[in-house]
Amino acid sequence: MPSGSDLPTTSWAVLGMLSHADELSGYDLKKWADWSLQFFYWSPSFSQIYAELKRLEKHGYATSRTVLSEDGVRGKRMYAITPAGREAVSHWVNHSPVEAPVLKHSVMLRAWLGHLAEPDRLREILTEHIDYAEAMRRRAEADAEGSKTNPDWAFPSAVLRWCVRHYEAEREFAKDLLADLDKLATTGRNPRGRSRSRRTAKPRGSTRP
Amino acid sequence: MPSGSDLPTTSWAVLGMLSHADELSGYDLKKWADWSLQFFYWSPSFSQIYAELKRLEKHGYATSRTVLSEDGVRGKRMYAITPAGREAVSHWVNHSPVEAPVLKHSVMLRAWLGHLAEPDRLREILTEHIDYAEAMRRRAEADAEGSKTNPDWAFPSAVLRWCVRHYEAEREFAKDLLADLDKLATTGRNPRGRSRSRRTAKPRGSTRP
DNA sequence: GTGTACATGTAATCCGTTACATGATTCC
DNA sequence: GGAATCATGTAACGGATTACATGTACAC
Repeated sequence: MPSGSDLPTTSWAVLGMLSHADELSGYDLKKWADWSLQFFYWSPSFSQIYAELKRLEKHGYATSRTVLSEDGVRGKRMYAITPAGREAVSHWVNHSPVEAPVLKHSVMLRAWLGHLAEPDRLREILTEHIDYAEAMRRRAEADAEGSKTNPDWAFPSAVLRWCVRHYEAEREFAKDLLADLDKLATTGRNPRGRSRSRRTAKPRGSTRP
Repeated sequence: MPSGSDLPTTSWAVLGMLSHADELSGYDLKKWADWSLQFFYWSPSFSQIYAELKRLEKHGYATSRTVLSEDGVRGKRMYAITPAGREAVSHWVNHSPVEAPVLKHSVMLRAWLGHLAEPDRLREILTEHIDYAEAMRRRAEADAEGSKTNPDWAFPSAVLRWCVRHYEAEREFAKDLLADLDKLATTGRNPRGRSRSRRTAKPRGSTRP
């Protein structure tokens, strides 16, 4: 049947979530992604999760069954990983080329364009980012706390601890950058209008994608 | 004329690069993105850069002229930001909603699925990631060094210092995670086959996208 | 009775990549 | 003579999002 492990990473992430549980609905998966995957990968939208689940089922990596509530009216579809699915995702973990981590940090992009920013606004953006990092750290910490007892969650738990430190560092570095920029504003103080010593950007070698 | 600041972030990143220089070709931009944007945002492909440049020109945010070599044969197209472009990208920096930073860390995803990994392979993946982070740190450091003298590059320089610390931390945390996992392997040692105490994943609240 | 959470999907759209095509120049 | 770099683009594809559509259950 369907062969090759050429699915997008998102599919493996979803299948990986299924490998941690017995049975989950699309809705469950989204909610769970929001408090686990979210910290180090990203949380796909509802619509994509439903689409991924269909694809996984088509590949034979997951099965689903309709569960009815007592009254037998509304149904929901619960998904479970199959042995083939477990094997496939294991194969992906162990044998597929590891993609470079992707970082799209729009806050840093704005700081990089600081010469175009109103100083107060830039400070505000960084302050909000510091709060964001702190909130993320707290959430990760709470989740790490919740999973640390169960030995079945050893790996997620270890990654969660990584996340806690990551967001801690994120906050610290942003604070220091903010301080740096404040120093810049008080020291150099270019009155107005960019100095005309602008040289043409001269990229130096090192083309490592 | 084209109005509104509803362009994808990538467009602003490209226009932002133009705001740092006088004139750049698409090729220049790609090369430069590889050693600057790359560290905190990502480097778009050639084809996208060319497409973005056309779009920016269509919006009146950039102009281009064809530059011929001495022999007058091969031409290349050099792009420059316009006043309207400078204003537009400033407006984006100061007034558009700041998107949450995006992190897609496929190494952590694999670690999170460590129960499916061959321990040696997982260790290898992490080791390679440590080397990757070290290489990125070194590149960022070299670039920070190169830009620290010129006051025109104060903001990019500050961001570059942020990057150096970021990749330093990345390396450190990965090393510690590796140590954690090694401890895990020697301590708990589940002989084979997952323990059947698997509980259904019970997501807890906190839906913060 | 009104809002929030549960629950699942379709359609349109677009962002971005890879693969492909082309050709000059420079270095070894 | 051949590889690497400069230089620009097109076409096909697919990944992912937003907006829309729909309906139940439950708490206040």
